[in-house]
Amino acid sequence: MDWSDLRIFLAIAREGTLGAAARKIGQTQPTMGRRLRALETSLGQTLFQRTADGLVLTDEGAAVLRHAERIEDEALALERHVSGAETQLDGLLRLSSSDWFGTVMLSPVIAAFGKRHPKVTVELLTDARLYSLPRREADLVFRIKPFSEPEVISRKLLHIPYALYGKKGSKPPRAGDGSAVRVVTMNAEFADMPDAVWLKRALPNAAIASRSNNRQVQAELCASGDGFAVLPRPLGDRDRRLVALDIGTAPPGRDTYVGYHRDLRRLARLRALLDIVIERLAG
Amino acid sequence: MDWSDLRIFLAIAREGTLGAAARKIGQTQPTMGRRLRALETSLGQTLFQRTADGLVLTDEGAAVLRHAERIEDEALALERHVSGAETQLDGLLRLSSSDWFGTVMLSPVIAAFGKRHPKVTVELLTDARLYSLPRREADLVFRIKPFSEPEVISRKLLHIPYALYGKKGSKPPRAGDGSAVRVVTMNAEFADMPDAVWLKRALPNAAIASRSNNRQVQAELCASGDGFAVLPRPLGDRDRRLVALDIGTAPPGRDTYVGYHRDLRRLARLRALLDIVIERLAG
DNA sequence: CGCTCGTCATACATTTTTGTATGGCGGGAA
DNA sequence: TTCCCGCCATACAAAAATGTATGACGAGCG
Repeated sequence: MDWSDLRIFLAIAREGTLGAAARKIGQTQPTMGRRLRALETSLGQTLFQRTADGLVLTDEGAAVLRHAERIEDEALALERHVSGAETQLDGLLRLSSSDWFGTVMLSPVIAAFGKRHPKVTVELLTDARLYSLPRREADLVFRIKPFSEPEVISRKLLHIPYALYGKKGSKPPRAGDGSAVRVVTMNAEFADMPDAVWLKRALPNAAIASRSNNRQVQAELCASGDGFAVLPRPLGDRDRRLVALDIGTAPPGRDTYVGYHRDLRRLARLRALLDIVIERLAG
Repeated sequence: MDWSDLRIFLAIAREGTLGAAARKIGQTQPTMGRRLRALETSLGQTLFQRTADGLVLTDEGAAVLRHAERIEDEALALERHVSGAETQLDGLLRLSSSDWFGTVMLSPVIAAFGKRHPKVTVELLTDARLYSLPRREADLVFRIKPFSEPEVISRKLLHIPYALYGKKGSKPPRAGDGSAVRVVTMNAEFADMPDAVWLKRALPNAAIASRSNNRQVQAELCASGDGFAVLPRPLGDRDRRLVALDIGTAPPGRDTYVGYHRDLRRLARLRALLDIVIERLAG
């Protein structure tokens, strides 16, 4: 049984003639007759008696009509649900970003998004691993490494400036030396990051007081007097215990990219979040 | 939205790949992909994410799945109901026949049919008018006049013998005379019926005691001594108050035909009744 | 009775859908 | 690293579905 034939059956049952049903559906009278015949053959029953007054339902036809009407109700409910998804968003979005970016940059954005779309749950994952968009481990990924995968749609979101920070009240160290200076820097795995490289160059004699892969830890240690640290300005500037220091040369900034899998480009909630992200961070 | 696309969507959701769904349905992988795309375009939503592991439902896809499953349930219920119609018959059948034929010949058949198919209601109409099969005034018509309409499927059911009857104990009248004889015969409109013509020829001088279009009335009058009557043997022979008389010549019998509209040839309950009719009457 | 109109059925032309064949990609095993 | 297999996407050929045009039939009206 071809489910689509049921729709034509419904039109014929309601309109009473093949021609009227055809006009209603936007097809033609012979097609109505052929598909009704196909349905009758498939079900092994005569659904209408052909009379001079048009087609009159047999008892079997009347029973099929009741089922077909319920199918139609369900199909209409499906369509309403789908079209409703454009206005009343719900579901889950998984985001992935670095720790400080998630905390400092994304949290306010997520809060604003939640006020606008309370039924959408946002899950933000900030551990260091790269979440796989093709495997659907994340829906939206924020990172400094540009996306090169062909199935990922991405864009540069914003440029993050970095600065050297010290505990409030501290004096800038002498650029090019670093003797008797302690610093807090990236862990060994990320020792080649541009800001870590810049720090080693600017204060070659500095002692490494501590290392961390977590920018917020670095900021905390710096604020506690453990040593100077290069931090993203949005992170450093929000902490009253820290002060940005000018040693005559500034560390390089970093760009941040956002990407999502192209199969999700029509996912309404994803697009809605992205709009807010761009509005708040890229603007 | 093409309802039949939902069926393909269901197969893909359950099987997880286009190829497996195609094998399940008996179509091909490209067709699966195309029709899924058509459905997604129609609904304006992405229903699956294409991953290396096959197709994974999006949240929208999961919602559509729930609706599609309910549609499938209803479609299966429809099919069960229709196929059940082959074993558990119900509904209404309208029969049309002459009065005596309905009473004497059809009543026992209808009773037997009712024992076998208690959910079918049989309506037997025995007035004199010809019920129209094309207008669905009757589903099954029994009559002596053969059917000539092209849309009617008919067959000769049986040959009914007639006989001259008198009140029990009466003597046969002299053939060819009829003086001082009273007869009960057909009404004027049916005066040209073969048995009425025969009676007038066999007893040309007989006085017409009464006329009726109803064979049972004729039998009753005859049994009451009103006069001799030509009656179908099945009717006359069952009445103990009547006796068949032999006057050296016998009245002509009549054939009875049964017909139904060809659109109803697949109506299970009609075929079931017809089977019993043929078994009981034509055998 | 003849004519008109509306109905469904049917034959042929056109369009759409489906199948076949092929290629690209990713993952797993040797 | 290479090879094999399974997966989906795409182009072209074949099959199926649909539209156009026409005819037969029945009902209603003048």
